[in-house]
Amino acid sequence: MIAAPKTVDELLSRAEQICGLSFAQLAGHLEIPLPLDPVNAKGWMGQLIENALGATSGSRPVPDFEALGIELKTLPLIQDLPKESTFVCSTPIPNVDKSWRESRVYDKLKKVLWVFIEYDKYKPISHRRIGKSILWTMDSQTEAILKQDWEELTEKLALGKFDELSAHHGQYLQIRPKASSSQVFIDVLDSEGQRVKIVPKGFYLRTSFTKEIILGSLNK
Amino acid sequence: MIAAPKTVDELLSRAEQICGLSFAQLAGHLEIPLPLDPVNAKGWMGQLIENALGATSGSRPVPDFEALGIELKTLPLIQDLPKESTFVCSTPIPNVDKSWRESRVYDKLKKVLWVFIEYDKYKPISHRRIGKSILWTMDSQTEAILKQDWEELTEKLALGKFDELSAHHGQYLQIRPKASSSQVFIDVLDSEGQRVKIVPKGFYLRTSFTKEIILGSLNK
DNA sequence: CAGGATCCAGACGTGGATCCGT
DNA sequence: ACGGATCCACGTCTGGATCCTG
Repeated sequence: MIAAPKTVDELLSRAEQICGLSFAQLAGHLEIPLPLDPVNAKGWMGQLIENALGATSGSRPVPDFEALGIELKTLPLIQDLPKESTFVCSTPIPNVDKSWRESRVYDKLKKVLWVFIEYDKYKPISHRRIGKSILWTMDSQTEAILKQDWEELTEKLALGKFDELSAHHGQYLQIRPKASSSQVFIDVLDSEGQRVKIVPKGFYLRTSFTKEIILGSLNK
Repeated sequence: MIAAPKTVDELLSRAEQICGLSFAQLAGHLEIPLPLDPVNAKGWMGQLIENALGATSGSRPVPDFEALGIELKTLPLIQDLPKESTFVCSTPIPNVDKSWRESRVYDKLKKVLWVFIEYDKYKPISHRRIGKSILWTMDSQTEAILKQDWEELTEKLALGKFDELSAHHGQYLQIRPKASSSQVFIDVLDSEGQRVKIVPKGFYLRTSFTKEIILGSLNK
């Protein structure tokens, strides 16, 4: 167990230390076994890096580095561009986040340490490498768009318009299923106050969003 | 997996069928392995009998036989008298049960199938036997006392008077710790609205109460 | 001997994400 | 290419209770 970093510098220093390592090397240091099958290890790389950097939050809805207010996100890259959308957090149901600045989404995204990792479907996890890290702070233009997305999506949630909640909405932020399978349901109240069953949902960042972060980081 | 009984008669018939069996016999029928160490199998007998009779509720706060409104309780006896207090349910915190008749305690106790089981510390679980069962319905005198106990205890809970919440209160019903250890805490608001940590608690029936049920059953 | 402490199982929710079929 | 589907870990909570020590 690695202690939480006390300062931002300490966190960034740790991130530099793991840059360039293969997952086999890092897992060896931490004495954590490598997974056999990538399909059954979807979150493994993210959790390994959490361990390596001393993230503490476990499964609580707070930033990974609570004292520093910094969230950790790994970002798989193919040829220096993000491959996938990025999960942000579950949608609170019933909706309890009152405003954008008080929302889980804002809390998770206001300051993020993005750790780039190599993605190659045909390379075993052990041989993939950890890349650079950048500490990113949400700027005001980005915030304006995320806020607008969040408010639009949150309104549909609050009003119980679950029919209209598909992944098609939102410029940067979208809502998609977040469950073990499409057979998992939770009970919620729909727009007419009736109990209905829906699949649990989560907020995700579109790939176009993280692509801009990558491009922005090149200018520094 | 045994289906839920559709009628009270079906339930009572099943209870008669397992009466007299040893736990080794019943576990064998159900193809469930016997526990090695009694200390690590505190709830095992109760859950085995749930399986045998077709209880369905899992860990939800509803009666074991939901459709019949009947709760199942095993009661360990030493020489025909109950050995221990009986767990009823966790205390809802913050308190959401508004009245006695709407409370979890009432819901769990209004109708109970008590299944007596043999307790003998020096006999391996495999050789202990399942005893008779009685279907018990709360009568009005009993309800009056339980209601008074519940209201007294619930008021202390609602007011946040956790200092005064010991197992010393209540004639039939008492409050005791209900957690993995005394090191487990939850956050609650005390009588002055301050966040404090307490060990989770549960409602229990005193042994004197179940003793009266046993004695009452002899008169029939 | 009873009040406080403890033990196991299973459902559930959140967080870590990537898979994969159209 | 991306919207919908899926996979693992783990902490928490509730329900099943009995243990154990002063």
